[in-house]
Amino acid sequence: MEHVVSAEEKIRSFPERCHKAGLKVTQQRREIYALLAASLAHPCPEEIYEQIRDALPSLSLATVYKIVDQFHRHGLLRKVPTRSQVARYDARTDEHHHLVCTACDRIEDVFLPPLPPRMTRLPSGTDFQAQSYELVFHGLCSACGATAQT
Amino acid sequence: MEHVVSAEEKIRSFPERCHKAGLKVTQQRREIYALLAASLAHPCPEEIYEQIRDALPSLSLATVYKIVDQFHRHGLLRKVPTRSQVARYDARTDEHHHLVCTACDRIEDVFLPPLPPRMTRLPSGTDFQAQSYELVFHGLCSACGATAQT
DNA sequence: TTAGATGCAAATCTTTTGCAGTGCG
DNA sequence: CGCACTGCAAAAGATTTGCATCTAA
Repeated sequence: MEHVVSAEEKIRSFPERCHKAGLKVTQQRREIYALLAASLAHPCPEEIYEQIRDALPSLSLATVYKIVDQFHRHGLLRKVPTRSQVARYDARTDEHHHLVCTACDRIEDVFLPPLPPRMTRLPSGTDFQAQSYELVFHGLCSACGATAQT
Repeated sequence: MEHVVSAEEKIRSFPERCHKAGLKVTQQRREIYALLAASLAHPCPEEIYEQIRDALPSLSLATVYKIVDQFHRHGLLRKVPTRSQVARYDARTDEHHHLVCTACDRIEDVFLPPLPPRMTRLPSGTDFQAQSYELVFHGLCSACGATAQT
């Protein structure tokens, strides 16, 4: 797990991390990574596509899918587990957790003290090699919670 | 959160819980619920459909989608957060967590001691009303772990 | 009796694939 | 220069919708 790193630092070290992963550094990849590193919104491929079209009109949605999938497989992005059909990506790869709004599908990061090992050590007899874990909270974000009041 | 309840008991009390939720008890619903209550596999709608066709050949896949969605909205089923596009359902609604295999998408239940409140109380300043939480572990199930060895 | 449930087919949404042309290293 | 990458269009996969018909309560 990486240490906390600023968005700027992640963008700066991006080419180097691509090289290590055996990936070429293209403008599409730079734009997509920079967008995700600067975002708190955990965008889906469609949203990434929409937001980069201005800067890169030739971009295709299929390319966005291919790139985020590669980034995810090489550990540059996390894919957030959700109950919805659409994929959501996060450039933060340090240990943190997610709040998922059941009303609007907004996703927020949440940072909690490290879980004690007794919480994340699987019971003996569990035949599963865990590589990572995260807490997923479901509930209402501030906007949807406020709406529900009325 | 419900107490631990056997599959048989859940199936027995199913009609009563449907009534409370304002849902009619149909054969389709009984079959789908019974399958899920007896399963450890967290099946997707397509799998539910395939496994019930024998007993109920007239069943349609669209009906499976409608029923599991209703069950989920009325709290009879949990929908497991995953990174994949397909929906996965679980009739266990008591507090437990999930192991998701990154190789074959198998999902297993895991029961851990209750998380200490300091782990699940969101940091002050977090403007989000959490209604539930669960731990999601990603890694390799026993079958895929064994394959990876070779 | 009747509101709600089902089944079917078509529509929609999300993601993947194949391939010809392009560009990074 | 070569192999990986991109864009496009078409295909595939997952889910939803509209509507006529049926059925539990």
